[in-house]
Amino acid sequence: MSNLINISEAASLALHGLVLIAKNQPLRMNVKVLAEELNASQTHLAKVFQNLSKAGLVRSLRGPSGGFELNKSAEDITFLEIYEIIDSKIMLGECPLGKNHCVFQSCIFDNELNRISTDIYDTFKKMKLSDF
Amino acid sequence: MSNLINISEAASLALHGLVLIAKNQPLRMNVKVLAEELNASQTHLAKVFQNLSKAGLVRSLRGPSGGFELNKSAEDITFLEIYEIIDSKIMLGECPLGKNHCVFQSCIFDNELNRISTDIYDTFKKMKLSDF
DNA sequence: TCTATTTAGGTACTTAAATTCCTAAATAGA
DNA sequence: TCTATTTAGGAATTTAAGTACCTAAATAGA
Ligand code: FES
Ligand code: FES
Repeated sequence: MSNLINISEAASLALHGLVLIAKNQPLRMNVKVLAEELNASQTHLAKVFQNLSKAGLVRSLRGPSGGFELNKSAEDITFLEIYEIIDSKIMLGECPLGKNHCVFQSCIFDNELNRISTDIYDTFKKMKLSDF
Repeated sequence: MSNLINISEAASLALHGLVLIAKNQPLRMNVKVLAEELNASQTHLAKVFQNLSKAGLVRSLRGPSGGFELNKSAEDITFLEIYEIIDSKIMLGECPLGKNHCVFQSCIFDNELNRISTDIYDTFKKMKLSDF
């Protein structure tokens, strides 16, 4: 059972966690609660949110009653942005595998997978935290 | 730089190698030549072809002048079949991440990524070795 | 001011997948 | 029959992701 679309556990945690936070606004949520709700590893989630915080997507507050909250409007946070912070920057190019050198003149995927990669990219770009 | 579509190096080797073999018919090709042409790891390619052979896609012959050749018509070998042998069976379902339990009632990807997964699936199914 | 809570960040551990290494078995050709 | 070539298959290694652990820093509230 394999996934055709590449989304790491970490990116999934970021996406799910941020949706929860967006829905829960204006209240903050802390890692413990988030992990419980998502039924996920607390430490992993903490690491992921540490990165989201460093990237400026969320604001963090330490201490009792601390936690995470959005650092900009839910309308302005796309799935694409989240994905690229946690996994990595998406490169759309000639070959969906990112191969520069291939025995074949033109990519054996004949642009079909490029079309689809672009589709995913655009879809991620359209999806916002405010959709929930 | 991350790939949106999940295709392992092994699956890529299988795809590229089989296309070469298909184009080279009716001559056999051995691992050494294939690896050189593809500029790829010889041992990895050998493993991949061992699996393709076990799965019945190719026929192997040992010894001098041995190598691999297709075990059925190039028209009857789809990219999907190759992909599923090397990576694994594709499951199209509710959630593109294959999550059974999610905090949210409906998958946060709202069927968009399912549409795309199905698109990839159908595209892989359409692409055949005889296209080259 | 002190204490409990909570994030930050570094290091270490675990696990699964990808890749390599090594030896055995098959076979064509001398 | 012998040798060189080539695939088969298992074991070992490497790599990357995920996960845990520990200490420090911040801060709210008693
Ligand atoms: S160039 Fe895209 S697969 Fe070879
Ligand atoms: S159910 Fe698909 S992502 Fe949560």
